[in-house]
Amino acid sequence: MYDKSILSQRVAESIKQMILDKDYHPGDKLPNEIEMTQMVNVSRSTIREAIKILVSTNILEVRRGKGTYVSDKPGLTKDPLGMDFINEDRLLMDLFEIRLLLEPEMTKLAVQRGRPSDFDKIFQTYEIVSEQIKSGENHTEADIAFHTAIADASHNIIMNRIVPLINEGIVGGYLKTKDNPESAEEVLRQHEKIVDYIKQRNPQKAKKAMQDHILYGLQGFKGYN
Amino acid sequence: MYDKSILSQRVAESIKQMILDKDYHPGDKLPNEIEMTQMVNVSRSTIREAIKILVSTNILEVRRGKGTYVSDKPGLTKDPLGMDFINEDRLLMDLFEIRLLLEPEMTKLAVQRGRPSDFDKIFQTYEIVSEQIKSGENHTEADIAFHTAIADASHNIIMNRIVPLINEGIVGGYLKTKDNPESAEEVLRQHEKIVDYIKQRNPQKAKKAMQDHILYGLQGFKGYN
DNA sequence: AGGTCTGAAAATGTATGATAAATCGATACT
DNA sequence: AGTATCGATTTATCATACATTTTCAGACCT
Repeated sequence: MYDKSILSQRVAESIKQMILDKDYHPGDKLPNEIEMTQMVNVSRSTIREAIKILVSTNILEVRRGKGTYVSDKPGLTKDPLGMDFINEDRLLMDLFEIRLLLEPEMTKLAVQRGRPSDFDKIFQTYEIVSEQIKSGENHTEADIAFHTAIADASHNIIMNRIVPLINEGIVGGYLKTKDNPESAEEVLRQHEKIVDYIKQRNPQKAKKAMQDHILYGLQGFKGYN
Repeated sequence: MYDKSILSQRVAESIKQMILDKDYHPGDKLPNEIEMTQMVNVSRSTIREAIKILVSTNILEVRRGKGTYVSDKPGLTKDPLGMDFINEDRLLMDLFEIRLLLEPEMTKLAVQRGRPSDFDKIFQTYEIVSEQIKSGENHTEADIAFHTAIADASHNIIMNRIVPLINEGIVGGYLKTKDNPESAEEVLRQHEKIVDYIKQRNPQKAKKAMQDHILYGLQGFKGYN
């Protein structure tokens, strides 16, 4: 996840792995904490901290006096067949669902409420992304900065928090950013469009451009599977 | 958060409260774990579990060997112009803005994707809210449970995380829930409408009903100021 | 003076063992 | 048959000790 030098986080990883390997299904009961300490050979405190981490990411749920169970909440496929533990594709779909709701409207607000310094930041990050795309570099990070700059410009404090959350972290942090085979030139064009409409202070068209941009990403992702 | 009978969760709440009361700001350092045990009068394990909860919701961050800090990820306004602390009314407006984007669509998805058990949960929480409203009790908590149940039914793992965040929480813990003077009977009617459309498995109308519900809340809040 | 090393201080991380509280089923009693 | 109690299982909490990381002041060397 993040810092692998912290034992409880490593243990959290190996519990996830164990769930995969030993073919646990949502709803199944895990060994109790004592048994786990022996299996992984760490103290109970560490096991419990690891479990807390997995609970906070919806992977496990704990019922006092009963045991620890694999969560049957979403994110875990209940497919009798596929059963791939956390279905990353599904998670990505969910992500697009949210972004499609938030980011276009946010772009509109950015145009309406942004200040000069906000726009500067947007243009600036836009340039970086463009260069990286042209030179064929990996531009995920810069792309996040671009979207975040727009979110900031919306001056909605909540959006400010949510957008980075869904872009970077990915809400809990266990979704690896996935390369969807988007056409670099197309993305470039779409970004340019967004920036242009922002420069023109046209909220509606900027919103639409952002919507198209996200839809394109969604489309590419869906087609990929 | 959910089950108040679990001490560490209650402690998490009181830490949040302490942050509010003692006027901690993002980036500030909290008392160390030992001191906190004395302040709250619980063991260090419990303090640590409480902190873990707040870390997982981005309210705190822990730096080993240094201390525990109020997260600075949230958008505390870094306005060049004064505006040092957050205007709560403004924050509530922002909150409604987001809810208006997310929750109606989420309700639609809930109808489309929910399972029987999800619907049961929704109806169940609905009943609780109704009774509390009728008897004149404070129904904020039950109301949150109601909205959360709908969010859960949408089976979008991201929404699952965001909706509780914005409903309970106060997005980082800075916003005290504020009573807006909504008409109890009107809210009752609106909830009934939402539930009815869910029962009828009518996603569009359910979505619309939720939208009206939130708009009503927004309206009441705006009129209040 | 200036850099480097060392070691204490402060804080979180981990280990260990004991006790409390919740859950559930079995057993005994009415 | 019901129900009340007890015991086994398991998580929750407490208490204490030790480990590891981070920081920084002060000794030490050049």
